[in-house]
Amino acid sequence: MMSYMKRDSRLSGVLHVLLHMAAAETPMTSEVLARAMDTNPVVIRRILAGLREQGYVRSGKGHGGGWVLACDLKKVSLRDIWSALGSPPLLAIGNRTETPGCLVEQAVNRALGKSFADAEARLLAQLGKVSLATLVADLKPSMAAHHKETL
Amino acid sequence: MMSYMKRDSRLSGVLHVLLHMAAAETPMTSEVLARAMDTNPVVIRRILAGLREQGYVRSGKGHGGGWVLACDLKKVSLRDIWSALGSPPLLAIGNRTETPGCLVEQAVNRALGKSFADAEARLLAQLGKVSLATLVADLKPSMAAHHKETL
DNA sequence: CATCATGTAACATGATGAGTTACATGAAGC
DNA sequence: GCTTCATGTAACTCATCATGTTACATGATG
Repeated sequence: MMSYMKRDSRLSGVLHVLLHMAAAETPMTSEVLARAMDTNPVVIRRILAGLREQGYVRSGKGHGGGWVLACDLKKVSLRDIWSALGSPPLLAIGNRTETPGCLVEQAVNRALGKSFADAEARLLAQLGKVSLATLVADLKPSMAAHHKETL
Repeated sequence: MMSYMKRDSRLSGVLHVLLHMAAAETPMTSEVLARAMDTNPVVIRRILAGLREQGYVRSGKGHGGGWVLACDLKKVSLRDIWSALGSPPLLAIGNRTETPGCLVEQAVNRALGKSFADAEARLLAQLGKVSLATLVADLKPSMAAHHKETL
């Protein structure tokens, strides 16, 4: 029948960018990052601007400028990044109205609300358990394997 | 900073409509239902058309026509309804690409994917446990209380 | 001082959900 | 049979919103 609201992939995208930065030794320009993410440099800057405000990354202008990580990967969780993105909604579905006058709707909200809150809390807990360092560690083996393949 | 993707409230809306139908003894027209949901009759028909195909409701034309429930409330779960709506995505966030060539992105996907799948499964399980009958039962007390208040 | 890179505002674009109109189909009542 | 009522559905408009793009300012490096 219908529709299918598109999923927000900013978290995924930002992580991608951050891992690339973690792997690089010199600052990466928005242009390079944009190519990796198949998007526009301005988009990259927009997203990273938020992270910079919270100290996760730093940016430099001019020659040799670009973006570098500015945090301890072991201490930053995926939840922190999600939070830095402005805590965008995790669930795609929700209640029609938050404070309905209709008793029927109130009953619906009670029933759904509980499940929603539960799922959200659980997902957050999971994200809180994974650090950027974990991701990097998870990445290395596959990089090595790939190297081997392409020898 | 930004954005906030709107949440899909179709499930919530449909349940609202279904409960109204459960409370009514005669068929309800799309017009009446639309007023209750503060929307347009055509929108109601569009949504309910999907449910009809799967036997959850029936519709009748002409005088005395309208919409009636056609299922055993005890046997239909919120998950069933979600399913009948075409199983719209439950999560608002997702991976940027499903089958990335980039190794970095693959690592990100692995990490996020697990958490996402987990949260989704859990939410579905919860929805599977709640039947429409449960909702109706949950509704009655508050209806009674409201009656009392307004005597 | 030329070049490079970010910072940011402003605008363009495209996708999508919801609302609306219009008309066809068919059932009930008279 | 004819009128009325209700759904069925296509087609269109409309508003919203994320993303892409352009343009220019700021500032660092060589």
